[in-house]
Amino acid sequence: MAARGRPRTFDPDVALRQALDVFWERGYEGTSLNDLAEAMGIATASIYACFGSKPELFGKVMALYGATSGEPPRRALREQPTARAAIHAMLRATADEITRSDAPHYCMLVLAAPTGAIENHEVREFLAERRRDQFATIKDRLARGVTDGDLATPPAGLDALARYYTTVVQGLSIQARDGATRPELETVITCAMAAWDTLTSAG
Amino acid sequence: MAARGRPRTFDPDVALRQALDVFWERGYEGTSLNDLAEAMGIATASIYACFGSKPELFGKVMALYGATSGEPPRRALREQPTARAAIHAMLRATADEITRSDAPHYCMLVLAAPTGAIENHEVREFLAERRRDQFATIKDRLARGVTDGDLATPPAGLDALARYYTTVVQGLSIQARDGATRPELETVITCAMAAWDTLTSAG
DNA sequence: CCATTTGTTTATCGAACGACAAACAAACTG
DNA sequence: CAGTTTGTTTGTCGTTCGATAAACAAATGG
Repeated sequence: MAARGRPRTFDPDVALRQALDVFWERGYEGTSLNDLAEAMGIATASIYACFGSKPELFGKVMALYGATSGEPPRRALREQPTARAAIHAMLRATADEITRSDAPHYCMLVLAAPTGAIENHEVREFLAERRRDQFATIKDRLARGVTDGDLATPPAGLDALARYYTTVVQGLSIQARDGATRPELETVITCAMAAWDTLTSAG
Repeated sequence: MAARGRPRTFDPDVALRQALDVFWERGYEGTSLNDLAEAMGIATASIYACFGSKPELFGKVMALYGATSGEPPRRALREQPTARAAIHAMLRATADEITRSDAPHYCMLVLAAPTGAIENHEVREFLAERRRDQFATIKDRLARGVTDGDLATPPAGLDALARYYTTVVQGLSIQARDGATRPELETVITCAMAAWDTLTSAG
């Protein structure tokens, strides 16, 4: 039951991964179709045939990114038994991901396109929406802690606590981008977690 | 003692300010010389004559940015009587600046060029170096607190504390960029300051 | 084998990019 | 005034941008 016409000479999964690496290193606007074609080992026309336009390709790349690099922090939130352990493990998993020696030292979701030309507004908003999802996921995990009984409703509000740890997690990307090492990020995480007890006990 | 040749028809200070507004909104790579010429009301050749190449112009723009938008947070660090008050006031001054209704909702130093094409590597490193200066300034202020006697040497280390608050201040830009309001940033700051007492008392 | 279907290569499109040279304009000095 | 100096405008340089059309290649079904 092979396909009808001429079969592909490249593996779309492999090519997408190669496109991811380029977008990750250079950001959305900093990556040209020539850059992509070279890294993927195919012509730009084949990119259009298989993945669509540049923003469409980027959307598929981000889906792959979320499913791979995004998974460890998400799993930490999901699998840790308490809200506190979940937040702590999420921060550490993020620090691990953004200091890997085989990838750029930052989160692509945060730094691939925070600003840029007017014509790429949609791409920026696409990423912004995913970052707001990130905040919502953290907030949901805190709410689960309240339900589970391991977290008293914080005086500052769940929203405040969630936004605070979202801010830290996103700030870590700037730090790593600028050369902070994994141990240095660990000290930041330790400081950020020092606020936990104060924030989650009645004031 | 007027200048010798034909006098300028535009005010370089005004033009630089207009260039700043464009770079701020669209980032370094997202801004073309056509965009700049239009906003500055002069031809691209006049830009080259008065300000040099695109990266040179951007350097002058960032100097202006540092002297204007960068000043309130720096002044907060300088003028507040204690290290704690200084950090708190710096965070608030930053939040004020990045939620002004007459400017983009983020710090240009953080988001104008975190990633991009290989040929603009120097511009990115220029900004990264200034962000490392930001960290150093915060650390120096904490050290002054120790000297002044209002801050005991923190168990986690001055470096850790300084990097932590730098991470928060930089993370705030992502939050504001994605739509967080001034009151929402205030809740983040409150959470971040909640760590202070724990971090600065003997553990 | 032939017609069809699909993928790849090659060439190219119009527009925009950063950068500048040459021509023109307006002030000065003597 | 003439001559010099400096600023601005106009035009254009070679390159690259994202995006396709047309030509060529390799598999299928009948």
